[in-house]
Amino acid sequence: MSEQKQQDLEPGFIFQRVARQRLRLTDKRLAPHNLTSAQVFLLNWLLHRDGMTQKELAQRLSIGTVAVSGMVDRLEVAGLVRRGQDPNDRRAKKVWLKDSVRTNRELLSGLAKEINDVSFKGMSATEIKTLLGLMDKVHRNLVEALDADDPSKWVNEQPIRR
Amino acid sequence: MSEQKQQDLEPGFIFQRVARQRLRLTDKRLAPHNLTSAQVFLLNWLLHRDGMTQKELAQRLSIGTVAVSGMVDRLEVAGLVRRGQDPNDRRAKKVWLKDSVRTNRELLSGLAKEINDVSFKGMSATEIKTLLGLMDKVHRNLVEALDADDPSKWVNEQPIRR
DNA sequence: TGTGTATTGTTCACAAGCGAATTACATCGG
DNA sequence: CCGATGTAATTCGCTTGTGAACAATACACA
Repeated sequence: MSEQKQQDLEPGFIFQRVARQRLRLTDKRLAPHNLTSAQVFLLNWLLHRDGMTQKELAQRLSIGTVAVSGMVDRLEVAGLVRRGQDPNDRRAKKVWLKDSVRTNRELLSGLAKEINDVSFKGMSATEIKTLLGLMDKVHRNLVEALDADDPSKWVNEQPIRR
Repeated sequence: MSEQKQQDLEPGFIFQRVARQRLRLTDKRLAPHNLTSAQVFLLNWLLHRDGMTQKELAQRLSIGTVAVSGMVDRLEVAGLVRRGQDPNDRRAKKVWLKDSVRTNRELLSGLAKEINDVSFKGMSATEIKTLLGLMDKVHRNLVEALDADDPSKWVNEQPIRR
């Protein structure tokens, strides 16, 4: 029933579309576990290296510390994680996994693999490698553009909305 | 200062990263205009075809009708858009651009182009075409997987969180 | 015609992002 | 040691997205 032309008005919009679709599929798989995609991303990083500070987590997840703060709040309430003081820096807080998560390690990392398998279905290993390489290039381009923020260059028109 | 290894724990996470980075850059460019990325996506579609129903907009934007509802609310308050009845279907509402948007057509469509130029910097036309083609394949894979939702297949473990 | 089903838009409650402002602490220079 | 400056986390208020539940309308068919 979903045979629609969807002629691309804006080619770059495909990046948003794919990211959103992946989130939808992941969240659907996670619904029975009462978890969200973002939470699993965070937990997977902790499974890789436990006891990171929230700042470190934010860097790994490419989000701000504000978002991490709220997520750790909810994960703590859910009993999946606990906060601990950083002995070297009393401002910082380290985040530690609780056992309930570690015993389900395979479930969590397996889900990431499953979503990737679905995403890359019908693509050769070479194609996947090419895709990931090009995506990384795009990512580096965008990071560079954001770092070199030169407002005087791109505000060359009058604001459209007062 | 941003020389970090960021070794990829999960290759597919690059999709989220790129999408978010694009949003950040777009929002930064839009801040002086008091607009957001999502609003410009919607307005660009209306510039392409004015007077779509909210359902049609939702399909074009690959989001739910709920999200469109809220966005049109805010755009209406901002005076950028107006709602009108669909003469053929009294349930549906059509969304029409106001003149303030049409007179800034180039600004809006130009921004999309600028973000793409930044994203694809240093890449050949062939590479860009390859990337977009592979992204489209991934997108179709994910849409197919979501359409064919078979919960009995993927709930093969006990819920991790009660 | 009437009844059951499907669709459009809305509201609600929620998660997840963001920027700006704040608090508490660290660090660096004199 | 002190004061200025920088940084980690939090709170606030906002936008955007989701699913569930609902009202109004459309439609299909006995």
